[in-house]
Amino acid sequence: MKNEPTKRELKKQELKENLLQAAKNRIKNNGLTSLRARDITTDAGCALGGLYTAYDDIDNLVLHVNSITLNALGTELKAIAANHKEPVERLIELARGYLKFACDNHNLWSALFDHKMAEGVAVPEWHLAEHAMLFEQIAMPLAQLNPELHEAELTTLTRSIFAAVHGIVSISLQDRFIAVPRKELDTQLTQFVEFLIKGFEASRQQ
Amino acid sequence: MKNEPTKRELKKQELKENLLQAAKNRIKNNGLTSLRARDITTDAGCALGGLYTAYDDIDNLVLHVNSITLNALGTELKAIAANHKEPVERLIELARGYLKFACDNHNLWSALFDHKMAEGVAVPEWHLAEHAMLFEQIAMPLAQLNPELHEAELTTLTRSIFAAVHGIVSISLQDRFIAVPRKELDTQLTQFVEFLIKGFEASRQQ
DNA sequence: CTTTAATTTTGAACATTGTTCATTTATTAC
DNA sequence: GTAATAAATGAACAATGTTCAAAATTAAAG
Repeated sequence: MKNEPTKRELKKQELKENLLQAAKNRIKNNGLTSLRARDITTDAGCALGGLYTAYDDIDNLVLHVNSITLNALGTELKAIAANHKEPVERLIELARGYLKFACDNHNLWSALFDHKMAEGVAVPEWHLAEHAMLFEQIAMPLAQLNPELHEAELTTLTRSIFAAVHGIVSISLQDRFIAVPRKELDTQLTQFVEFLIKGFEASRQQ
Repeated sequence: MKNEPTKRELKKQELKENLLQAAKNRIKNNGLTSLRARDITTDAGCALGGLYTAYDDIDNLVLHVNSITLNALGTELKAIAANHKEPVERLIELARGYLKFACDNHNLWSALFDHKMAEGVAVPEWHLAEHAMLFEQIAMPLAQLNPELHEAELTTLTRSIFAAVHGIVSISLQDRFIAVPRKELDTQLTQFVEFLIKGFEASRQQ
């Protein structure tokens, strides 16, 4: 016996959704740093205070936008995994897919890592769990590539590879360093992952 | 015929230095995000407006703090290079040195990459140039390892290796992901760089 | 359908910031 | 010693996230 959603509950849900989409679009178009409570509520068609009846604060709202982004990224990576069964090829394509996603969704992707919780506040469990998806996609082909890897080794190797690929994509998209043309970057990243896997295999069979 | 520095110039220099040290200590102890103009000027012993007679704005002051940090990092890396002549060993020790610096100077090091210029304002030339030092330290042993590398290949490989090592250090020190004990991280990073070099050599001599 | 109670929405007010600028103070030049 | 110049001051301003008493809306009761 589930209760019918009341008119109040429907409106509340609608408000949350409007705010979420407004925040997402603002971040997408103008980046996280210029996100303003007043802009969001204007776009969402509610009063300034409305934001605080739907979400704890702006940080919390950004967390929900990041959740959407992370799930979109997950969907793309899973599709790539499904299309490339051979482990080495899959690892390379996952890296390329990560680069593509970061380029195509620059501001949303940056918000994923630029956003900092307030002093002393931890990232909530449910959002940490969403990050795990990234690692799973990498761990699967790695385990296939070397079934004798211990759980602990697999975990650390997975994180290292993710971090390395993320680092390359991240540095290349920052204006602190000289920008590299997208096409060239793609080639370099592919080559880099190939090196990495070769090095990994070489040190295994010795 | 150089002019004696006047009393005015001396005081101005002293003020700049006091503000710089105050900002540096604040960042070191509390991180970039809680840096406040009022705190800095109180610590430096001047009025709020004084900050704006010495520096354009807070961004500019942070840039100068980052410059100090970058030079401190440079000094450590150069010392490491001087103590390890063998190229593979040197690359590994540089990576370990980078990790050590990031751990020992967490907040100052984070500020190096967390700090964003205002919308549309570019990072000044003089500060971009300081970043080049990081790359030089990596490029030298790489060139020694393979003298036939073309300039362009050397540049891209250098940046990839820096970015990868930076990524691993960076991800490991974020609270978004599960923290890894320092000692373990050191081992993993070493192993990772070894893989990378092995992979690089393997694909060269084929 | 009215009336009352509960809930949500509102936006003015507040607190905290970075930055500016007229005024005051200190330094230099004559 | 006095006038000109430069620097330091801190009150005032603008931009921002957040709160909360009042108004508006929705649900429940009669």
